Amino acid sequence: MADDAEATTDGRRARGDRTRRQVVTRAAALASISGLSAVSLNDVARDLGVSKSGVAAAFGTKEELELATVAAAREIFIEEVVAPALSRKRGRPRLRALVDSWLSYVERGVFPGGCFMAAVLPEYDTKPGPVRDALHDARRAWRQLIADQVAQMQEDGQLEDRLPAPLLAFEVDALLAAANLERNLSGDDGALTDARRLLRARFDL
Amino acid sequence: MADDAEATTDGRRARGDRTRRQVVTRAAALASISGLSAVSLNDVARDLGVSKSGVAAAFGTKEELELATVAAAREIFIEEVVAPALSRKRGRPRLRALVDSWLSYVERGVFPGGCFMAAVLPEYDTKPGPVRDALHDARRAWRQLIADQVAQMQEDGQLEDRLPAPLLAFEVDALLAAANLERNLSGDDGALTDARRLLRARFDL
DNA sequence: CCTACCGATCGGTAGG
DNA sequence: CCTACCGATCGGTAGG
Repeated sequence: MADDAEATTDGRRARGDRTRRQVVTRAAALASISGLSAVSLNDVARDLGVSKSGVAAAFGTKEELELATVAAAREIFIEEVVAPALSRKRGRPRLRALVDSWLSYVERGVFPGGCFMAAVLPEYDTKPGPVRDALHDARRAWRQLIADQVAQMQEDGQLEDRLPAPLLAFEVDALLAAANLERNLSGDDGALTDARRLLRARFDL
Repeated sequence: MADDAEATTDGRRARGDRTRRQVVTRAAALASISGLSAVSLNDVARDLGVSKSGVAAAFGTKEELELATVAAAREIFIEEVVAPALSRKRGRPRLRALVDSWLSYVERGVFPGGCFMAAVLPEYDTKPGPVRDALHDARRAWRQLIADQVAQMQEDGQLEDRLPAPLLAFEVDALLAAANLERNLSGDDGALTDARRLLRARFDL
């Protein structure tokens, strides 16, 4: 009860929430470049003009900050990539919109290091714990969303490919992740175009 | 001249080389799990029963250790994945052998964290410097090797797909990298089988 | 939210 | 190759 008590009326709770939001947004941006473990309390504190212990107090432990950062990055991803596509019809229109908004999300630098998940998943894939679990959950939801559209396309007879939808969703995600990596390495958005071309060839997008 | 002087005859040079080799082999194994930046001089020193400053003296700087580790990992990759395939005929047999040995290299745990390159590339893709350059070089050579086989298959009329060979090599590599990630996250080698199935469908492998 | 501090660890170096 | 040390930084805490 104490932890979830009603907000005090003097605004301290509101100010605390605002700080937390600023911290995790900044931490997600830094983590897309440096990785999540490498983002120190000092890094985010300095960027925001607060003290290190202010950040520490707001989250308790480094791991709690990491979990809150993953949650924030996931919300940003949903807002920037998933939400715009949900207005399109299920099946091909929605899959196309998801791919378009994903490529755009990388290209326009929503996160400075490209896709947050692509940057952080390999960092945690062999480190069991709540951070990996949270990343894995986000990945599962993303792939399920793609698989649903592929399955719909197959039902509608819009896709000749009869491979299982989850397998094809694996392929879509693989091409996007590889494009993000290649773009970061080369500094050339042409990698995104390459992925687009492959997706067009494989899925009539 | 001084740095490249002939080896002394008392064996100090030989011992130094052996130490360096042990250090980078161990560092590559650790980096496949924790990432390259997170491997400290102390970590490798403790594992090998030497002192931290012994490791430091053998490499000069942390970055030199990182570069030597990338070079060692690349040699291991060539030995475990590339070399066995070079005995096969160019084109489909060789591409199939490359894919087989790659999947086997991950499955049998040549590196405890799966594919070294897949673990470390995302860590450095937005960090300009010699380490990123070395990783990028290794990636280019790997993709070129794949592209050569694909081009040969197209020349031989063994592949209907007319997309440019470098683009198809991008796809092959993307599927393998995604399989490595999925396997690490899920702890299930089934992800490797999924990639195999997709590669069979796309490239008649 | 702050200052001030804790022990642990980092990469690197001096000196042998 | 070692011991012993350096300044810097890490996550975290005491106390306000």
